[in-house]
Amino acid sequence: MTDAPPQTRIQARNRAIILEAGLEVFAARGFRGATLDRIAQSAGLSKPNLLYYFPSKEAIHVALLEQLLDLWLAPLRALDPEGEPRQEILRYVRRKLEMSRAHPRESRLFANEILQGAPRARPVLDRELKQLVDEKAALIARWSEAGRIGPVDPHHLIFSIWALTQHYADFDVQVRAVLGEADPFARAEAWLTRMFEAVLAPPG
Amino acid sequence: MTDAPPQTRIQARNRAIILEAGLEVFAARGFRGATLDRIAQSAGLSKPNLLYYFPSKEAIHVALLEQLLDLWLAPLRALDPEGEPRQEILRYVRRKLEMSRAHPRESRLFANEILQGAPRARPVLDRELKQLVDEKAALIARWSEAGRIGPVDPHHLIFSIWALTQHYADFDVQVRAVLGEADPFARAEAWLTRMFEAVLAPPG
DNA sequence: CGTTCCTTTGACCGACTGGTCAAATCAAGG
DNA sequence: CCTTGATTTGACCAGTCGGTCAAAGGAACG
Repeated sequence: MTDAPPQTRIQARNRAIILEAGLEVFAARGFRGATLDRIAQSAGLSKPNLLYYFPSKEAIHVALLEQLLDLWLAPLRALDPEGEPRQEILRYVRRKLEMSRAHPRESRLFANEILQGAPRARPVLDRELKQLVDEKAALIARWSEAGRIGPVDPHHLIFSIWALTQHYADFDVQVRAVLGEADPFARAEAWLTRMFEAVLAPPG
Repeated sequence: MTDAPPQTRIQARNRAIILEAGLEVFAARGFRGATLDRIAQSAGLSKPNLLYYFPSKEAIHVALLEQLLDLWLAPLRALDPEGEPRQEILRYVRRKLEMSRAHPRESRLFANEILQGAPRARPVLDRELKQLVDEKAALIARWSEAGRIGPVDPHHLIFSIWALTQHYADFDVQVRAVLGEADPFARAEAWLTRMFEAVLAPPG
């Protein structure tokens, strides 16, 4: 986020490789469960070489978290005040679910961080995230008051979308264990669409 | 689960104390992040004393997981085939949310386990959990086919209830950061009731 | 070929962690 | 008070972890 531009081409490449490896290991084992040796192995670099590009294990984690948030909040940012309310929200749901499908490791990395009490992400939650959510919640509240969607609690509507979509990434093991099915996401999309259509239906 | 009855009164007491301490530490820091020293400290016992009552760190974790599952699945077990469908499901939602409110540490312990790929709970998921969910899903399917509730995907309805209720425990930090509010649970209950009433509304 | 700067690594270190063990303490009955 | 078995602990250990460092490659350029 704060400049420090990668100079060499090889630097940019290796940083990217390390972040990819870090994502893999942090997502699967949590911050404390991840070891530099494992990340190094996954990256195909030596441990001291990791620490040549990042000053510490924590720095890798923080870099991942920062990089993640833009991707993660993009669907919410895309909620368009000019669009048709129900279509906009349903599209947000689908985009967020697609995010869980395409980027489950990012979802689990984030879930891990929040579960541990967000020791490294708290400031971002309190500032950027809260600001963005408040803004979009206000938009949804306007839609609701105008009767263009049913009466909703905007903040909790957003929480619901997060909870439902991320569940399919974070609790993937459990979902698959219960379903015994190859890909839960196909049915998930239909179901979530059905659910939110029901809540968003305008009164009358 | 497999007998091994606590003999002495002091044994029962210390096992309970250790499990309570283990819950506290495991829930806050994950399995790998938790140390025996910390659990011992939280329990007010020495580390070798812990290992007098439990053979290993993993044994404490497994004992917690086993003890947890009964509590955790009780609300779903209570879903009554003889009851009024919508009331039954709404009561399930409320009980599950109350579980998140009253037992957030248990929720986070479980979330941690699933996030890591359920290395210790997988067998239970594949057997007991799947069986229970399939049974209750069949019940819900019957209700749906009889037109007593709207058309729903039973399995994904259950996932939705899990996702939505547990979110308030597992992502508590994030929810509070965004809301800046003291107790999210009051509004959560109203909102979840509203949501599921909408989806469950019978056709016509 | 020599210089310079970027990159890579083998060897190492102190701190921590799960777990062991022998010895000490304690409780209860005789 | 003495014995016996349950309970508790200080001291210790081997393995792992994050991180350091000096020295060794490599590449670009004159």
